[in-house]
Amino acid sequence: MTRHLITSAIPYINGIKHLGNLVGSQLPADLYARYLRGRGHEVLFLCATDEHGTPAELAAAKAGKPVAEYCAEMHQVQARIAEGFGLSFDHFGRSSSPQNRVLTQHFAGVLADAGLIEEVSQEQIYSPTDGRFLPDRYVEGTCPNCGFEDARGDQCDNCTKQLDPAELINPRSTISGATDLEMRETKHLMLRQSQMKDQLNDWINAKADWPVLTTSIAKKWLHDGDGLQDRGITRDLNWGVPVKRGDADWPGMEGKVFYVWFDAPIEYIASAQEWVDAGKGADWERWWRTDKGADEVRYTQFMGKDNVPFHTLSFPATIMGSGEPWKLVDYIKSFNYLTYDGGQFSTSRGRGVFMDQALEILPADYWRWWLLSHAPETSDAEFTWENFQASVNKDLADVLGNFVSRITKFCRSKFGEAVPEAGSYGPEEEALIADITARVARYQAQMDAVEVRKSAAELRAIWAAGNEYLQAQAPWSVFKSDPDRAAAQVRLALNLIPLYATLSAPFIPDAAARMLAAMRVEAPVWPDDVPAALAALPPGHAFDVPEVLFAKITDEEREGWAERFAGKRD
RNA sequence: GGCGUUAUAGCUCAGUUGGUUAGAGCGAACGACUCAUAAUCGUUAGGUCGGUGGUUCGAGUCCACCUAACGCCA
Repeated sequence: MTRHLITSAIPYINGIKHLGNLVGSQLPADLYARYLRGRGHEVLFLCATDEHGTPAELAAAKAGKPVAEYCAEMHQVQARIAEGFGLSFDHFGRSSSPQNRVLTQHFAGVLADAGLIEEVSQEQIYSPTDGRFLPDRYVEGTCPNCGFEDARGDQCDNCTKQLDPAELINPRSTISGATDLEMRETKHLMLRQSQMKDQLNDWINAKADWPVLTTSIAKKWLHDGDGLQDRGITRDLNWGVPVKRGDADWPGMEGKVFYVWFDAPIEYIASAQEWVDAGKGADWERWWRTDKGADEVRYTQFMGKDNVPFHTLSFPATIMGSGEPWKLVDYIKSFNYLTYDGGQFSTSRGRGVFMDQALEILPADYWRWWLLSHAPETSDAEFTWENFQASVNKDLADVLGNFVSRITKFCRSKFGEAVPEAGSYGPEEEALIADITARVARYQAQMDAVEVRKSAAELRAIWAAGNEYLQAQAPWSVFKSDPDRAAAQVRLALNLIPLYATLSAPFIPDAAARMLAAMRVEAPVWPDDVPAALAALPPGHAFDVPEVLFAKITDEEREGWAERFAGKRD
């Protein structure tokens, strides 16, 4: 038994995430966590909300609330939706937690002691009216490239050109509208990632088993141009972790906070502390300190491809550079993007399905199954309503749901609602048991390798094997001439249901629970021994015929949803 | 402009270190069955692997160039 630490990239606080965000990190992380728990491993599965930075301040301002209050509310919203999707976090923390504040300041201190933080002076826009320096997005003005009057400090929305705030013509503060802006010299901290380039390079090169998406992005950042660049880790904001050197003040850094990318991944560690402080765990160091037992932990991270540079380079630079015995990630599973009907999901245009809306129209299992069985592992994947309807109806309703339905109802009509006792197994039954045994081994191999789509395909094949068996043996025909033989066939088929439920639980936990409840199985065990698992329901074991597990999606529903979520035209 | 990823049957995707007749699911056609959510099971028909040119006894699988989509950077 290995101990497994699993983290999902932490979703940003400003608003509800769409299905693409979900399938890119939280959902596959949950799949893996549930699988490992199911197999009896000790798992710590952590996530959190990423709360600092300019977008949070802007979103709070738009909502007319103090940013701390806004974040607290949105954290609750995201936590509730995550629960709705069955995301089984051991703790869902907050990057604005006091634990993360202390830890972030600690890392900055030890990195500075190690000579890995550099103070640099730069000119930045200052607003005397607002009494503060203005980060990119707090400055708007006329685009020097196209003349668009409402260009943002970091990018022009009209011509999409990336901008420096100092380039804007007639710049103004988005806080107060003040135009008396001036350039002032200010100091910022840079993390000297370039000093660690060789160390990071060796580390990445040793990860031959990582997804090519992960390593190719890392190598690009390592080797492109002049190689890995130093990065600023401070910003002129109020909302964030105040810049300190450990618990000491940092001269010249008054009023500044750490840039969000620096404190966000540290929250992975802080979340474990929060987990303990919330009374849910006893010892976080055995998960994170290699001198306290974490050297026996296998740590797997899940994230979308946009987060790969931070997790392959910046955060490892923080960990390695500290010189302290923190646990480094062992495996990084990264995902491409999910597109919606040929385009991008768009929050502003209401295009695509967002997590709260998804749960309004269908149970979580439908989404979990489709998203995971179509996870964008090797390239971007596309969501279409036609594909969604076809996949869900076929896989969940016809193959799995109908299997449970047909065998429980047949048994009820011929033998009553209890596992029949008569008859014994023959070569056909042995063949099925052998087939299932082989398939379960393949399923486990794919899950162990975090091959999400392939795992789903193998699971589906296991479901189909039950239908193949029934079709070939036809107990409804056999029953007419040899009821005892039919009884044995039904007994085996009924025993497939708890096996299916246990294997399927990582993908479709709610349906799996209903299957187990119907079969009156209290404590499911992972089928490490398939023949034994297929004898778990003894003759005479009473069960209930369950309600329809998965209702089919109708054409009318599909069309209505397609229209509802198409988004507004520009 | 640079870099990266992708480009395989109508659709969604597999194809380990190059090696006999390129695989799966869906969809389609045909057949079987009738226990079941008009569900299931089987059979068959569909690709020469984006294009061109190389390396090799042999390439979807390596190299070069080109094209297209997406992304990152500039």
